[in-house]
Amino acid sequence: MFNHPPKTIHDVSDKAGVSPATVSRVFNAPQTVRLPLRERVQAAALVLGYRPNTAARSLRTQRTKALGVVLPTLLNPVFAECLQGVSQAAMLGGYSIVPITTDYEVAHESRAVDLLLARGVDALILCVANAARSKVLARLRAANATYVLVYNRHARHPCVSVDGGAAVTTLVARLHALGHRRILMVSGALRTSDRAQQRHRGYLRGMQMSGLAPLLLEVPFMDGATDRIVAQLSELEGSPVMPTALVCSNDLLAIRSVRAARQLGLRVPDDLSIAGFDGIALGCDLTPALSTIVQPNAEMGRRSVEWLVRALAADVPLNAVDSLTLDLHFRDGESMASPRSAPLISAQVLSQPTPRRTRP
Amino acid sequence: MFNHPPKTIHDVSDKAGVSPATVSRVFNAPQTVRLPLRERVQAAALVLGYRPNTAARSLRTQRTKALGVVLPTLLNPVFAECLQGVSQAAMLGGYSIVPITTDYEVAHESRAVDLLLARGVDALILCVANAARSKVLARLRAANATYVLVYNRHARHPCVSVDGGAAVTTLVARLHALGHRRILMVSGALRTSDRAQQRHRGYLRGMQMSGLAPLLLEVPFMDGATDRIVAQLSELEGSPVMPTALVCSNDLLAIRSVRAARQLGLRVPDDLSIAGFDGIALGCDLTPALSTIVQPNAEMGRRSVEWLVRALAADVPLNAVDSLTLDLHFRDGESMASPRSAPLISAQVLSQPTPRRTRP
DNA sequence: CTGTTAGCGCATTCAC
DNA sequence: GTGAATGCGCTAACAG
Repeated sequence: MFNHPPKTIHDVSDKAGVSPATVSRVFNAPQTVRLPLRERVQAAALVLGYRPNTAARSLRTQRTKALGVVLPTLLNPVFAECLQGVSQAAMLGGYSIVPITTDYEVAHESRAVDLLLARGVDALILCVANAARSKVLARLRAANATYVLVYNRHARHPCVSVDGGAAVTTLVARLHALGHRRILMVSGALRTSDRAQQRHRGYLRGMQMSGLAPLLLEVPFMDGATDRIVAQLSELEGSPVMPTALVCSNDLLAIRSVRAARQLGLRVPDDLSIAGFDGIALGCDLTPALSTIVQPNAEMGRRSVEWLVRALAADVPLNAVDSLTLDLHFRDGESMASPRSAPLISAQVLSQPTPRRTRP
Repeated sequence: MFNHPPKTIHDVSDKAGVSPATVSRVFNAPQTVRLPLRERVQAAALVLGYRPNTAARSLRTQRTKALGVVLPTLLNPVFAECLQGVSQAAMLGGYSIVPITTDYEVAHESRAVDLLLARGVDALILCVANAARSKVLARLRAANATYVLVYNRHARHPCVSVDGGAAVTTLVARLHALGHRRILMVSGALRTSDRAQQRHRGYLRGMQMSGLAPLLLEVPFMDGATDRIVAQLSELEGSPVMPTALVCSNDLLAIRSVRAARQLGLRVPDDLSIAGFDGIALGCDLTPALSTIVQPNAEMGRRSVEWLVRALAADVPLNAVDSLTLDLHFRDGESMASPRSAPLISAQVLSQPTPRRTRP
């Protein structure tokens, strides 16, 4: 119980009366050592409390059995859930993980990758602000590092992602079918994230397909978004473009939008429907429960790891054409419904009656 | 831009026309190398894109510059926030982190510690189920590993924590002052977490000091807690022990309690006050905004790292008597208020009128 | 199947 | 202030 000085492979080989090489084999390729010997070695190792030294092993094999993970933040449950998936799969695959967050700052992405590469991780999993114009990806590619993108989508990079644009298009259609005609999109800064852009494009497509006029509200995400939404909505209120439904680019914004609506005395979903994107677990516990597009966050993390581990084992590079697109699904909560005075017959764009307003 | 074969210290020394030792000095003790030489070396290193090999360095120095982090889960924002603090401070201190989650399973704690120790981390930060009866702590102590506990409190271990018990006692007093007399505590399984136990003890103390009768509702946390709360409350409803206030052991439970109340047609806080514990950021965005006891989650992480880094640098062990107790504060939200028919004069225990019940 | 040998890349004595 | 030599602990060739 007091193994102050860490034991080496030599201590074990001495105690077991074998060569260091044999001890190494017992740990790395047990079946190449005959049973009696193997057991003697294992016993000796156990008694001494021997643990192979990772640094020495890494130096020798040029592999660290570690994966670097670059994510924007853990404060957004989306990425926390993803990391959980990564963590779990990594453990199963015999890898440990070294996560770094970037706080959505492109400059931090470079530093993160530098650090991780310096750390000698065997591969990287990363979510960058914009896959198309990311310079770190170019660098990784040049250094022919093994990596996979999560959430980001790009034809020339290996990705594990979802088709958020298509899902939002479908969502708009669903809202349209419910009777909504004035549907506003609430998004974080579009330039900050290519996912936000994709979702916005999906929204535009959906609105166009339904013959509706799009309207975008861009707010500072992860900050005082609620106030901005309140301000904007109260400005629109009473006007002919006051929306009956909000499509939010992510669940955190949806939650804040619900709060904003309440502050304006609007009932959700009676006066205003609100839909989210992400499917964070907490959404189910809210009142109203969030209606949202659910991403398989943990699974994306898991699949990324599995892909990397497989490639690492086979010693082949990841190929962008093998990129995965996972399924999204809509979770029907309580924050979305037909507008209070839903038209039973197809209505003209922007011709809906303004919803009654109730102030506390 | 194409550094396929990683450069070694030799490549740099050759190119700079110096010895490998000098290159090493430039990276580890720059001031011991004269300026002209130093710059030549730095230039050579830059051109070659040289990065010191971590494994080799670790093997030589017996330090990995990595910290292991053991937390129950990242799905609870409390720990995600904490890890964010750890991550940030670690980076500033030149350390990387290797997190492992245990899903609140004691058996996983051992495995996590084993893995981390095998990985050769320089120190550990961990939150265990129960510090008093944890066997991994005994093991760490025996192996004289460097470690610090977060959230857990124990006189014989170095801890960075808060006095949750005292805070809950104060909270109960506050509720009492608001006029509440029937205050129920909602907790996850007490045996699962020593923090839950401390908070419960704080609740009991508070109730006793106010001369009130305690009542505990233990539900399966991280699971279908809402249903259990609904069932229990609906059973109590109309009875003379139906609470006017809920003290929840954590914010996630508080959120679910709000949902449960709503499902029963109870208004929060009018019919039922609900208080949380943790102060997760999301609490502010909810409606009603959560009234809760705020823990400095990120700061706890940060301080843990700073302590470890300092000790590691000085090569002295952490001392339990230097344990930190950080301040907690109450955040007044919208989920807590005086009971609908608050007694203006001090009332007898359990003599409150049953709150009217409104079903939708 | 098992032992012997060599070196992964670096930091650190010790000479100079 | 700088260079030459040594070994951290391990695994991978190669012998036997």
